[in-house]
Amino acid sequence: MSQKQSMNKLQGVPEPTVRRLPSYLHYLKILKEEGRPYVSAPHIANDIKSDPTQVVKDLSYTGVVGKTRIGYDVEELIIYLENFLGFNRQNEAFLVGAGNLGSALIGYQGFQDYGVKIIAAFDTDKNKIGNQINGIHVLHVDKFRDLAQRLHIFVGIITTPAEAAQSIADLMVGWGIKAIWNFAPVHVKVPEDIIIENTSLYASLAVLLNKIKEKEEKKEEEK
Amino acid sequence: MSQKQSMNKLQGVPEPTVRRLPSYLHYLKILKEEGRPYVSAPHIANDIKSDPTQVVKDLSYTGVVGKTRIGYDVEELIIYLENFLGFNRQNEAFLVGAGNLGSALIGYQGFQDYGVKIIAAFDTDKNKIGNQINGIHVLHVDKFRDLAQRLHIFVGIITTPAEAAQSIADLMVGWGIKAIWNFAPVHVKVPEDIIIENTSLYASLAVLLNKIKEKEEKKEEEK
DNA sequence: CAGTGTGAAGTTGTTCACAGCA
DNA sequence: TGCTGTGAACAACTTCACACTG
Repeated sequence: MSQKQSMNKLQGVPEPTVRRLPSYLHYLKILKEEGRPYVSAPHIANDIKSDPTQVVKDLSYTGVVGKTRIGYDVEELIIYLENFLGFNRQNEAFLVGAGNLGSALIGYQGFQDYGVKIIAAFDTDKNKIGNQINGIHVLHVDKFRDLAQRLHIFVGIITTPAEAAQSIADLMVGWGIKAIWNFAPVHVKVPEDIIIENTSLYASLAVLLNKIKEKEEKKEEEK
Repeated sequence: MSQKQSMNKLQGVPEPTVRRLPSYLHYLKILKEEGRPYVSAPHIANDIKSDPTQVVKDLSYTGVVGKTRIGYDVEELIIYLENFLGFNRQNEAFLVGAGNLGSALIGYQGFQDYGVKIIAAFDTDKNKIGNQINGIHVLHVDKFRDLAQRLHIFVGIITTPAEAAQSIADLMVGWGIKAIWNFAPVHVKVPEDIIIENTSLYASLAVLLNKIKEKEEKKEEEK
């Protein structure tokens, strides 16, 4: 058996698992505030509408070890989750597109506590430039180049309209950004070695509408 | 073989497919603007960084039929996609939580064109009440009850802080909302028959950070 | 026993292989 | 030949079954 390097399952945590972990974390923080010392997987599963085994498997990726008959130590589990998710790392990021969505992200319960610190925002709209959002300055995109180089910023967030997304992505790649979180509803093209995560609200919307539709069709059928 | 009712694959379009369809749609709209009459699946796959067969399978769910050697009629395909996704339906929605994220949604390239029309927004913050966002009035949550009943609103959108989400969900369910789009990073509990779609930005963030981490580990390994 | 942890079975989604067509 | 369309092979994820523990 290949000795796993320490507790690292390096190579491949299932993406669905990664997506679920933050909701466990959030839930656990509530338990912690309530002063609950331990929690079991079945209990989590019940509250979060998941499956007990699923929870056990998901949590095992973080390396945490549970106590049989009792469950997991809440505080310990929080630490393992934060550590695993990288929420205690502070990646510094630039955000381009200081509209509502950009402002929402800047203010969203403070991503600072969740591994990403937005250092500055950029836009081309003169009305926005010079403003501050939640203490973050909005600068002209022209200044991006200089600052990205100088500060060695690693993460870029795109919250521009779709039309601008590709050229902003190019700009980011050109000035050293290695990972892009794209909220514009287009698939931007970037070189192989750049990490890109596309988050389109339309995808979620489509799922919602599809659920509505399927339910209507089921009702139709029963009739 | 059970005769499928008309062209409807009622029962189960894979969710990943549903999530991908909007990005095809967006892409096709660009092609349409460029005046392109036809497009093939391999061509779409290339631009959108997907697999040709995947595209063919995904599109087939909409019921569209392609022309061999040529591909799909762009305009026709758009119609099939919009129809399938329900983007031409106009579900009326109430949004609760008129902060940045709520404002972002109200303005987000106009969901009006994408199947959901936000009719009114609600909040408890006196500074926000009475304002308009993109032409949408912000009202006190107390008025929710009356209006939801009167207007028979079907869809509710939650963009409140996590703490408020559950009570708002309860309010929505109590006053006839049948489908909830929840952006608060908690899993709200609703009765069986209520449709709920949770969209947490933290899930996407976790995926991004995890990709960064995996890449670092791979680099470490190579060394 | 009630819970963790894990290998095995089952299910869902993706990719491959190829038939049919113009 | 280059494409659609589909059934079959494969891979990923989830659920089940059960050995193990205090």
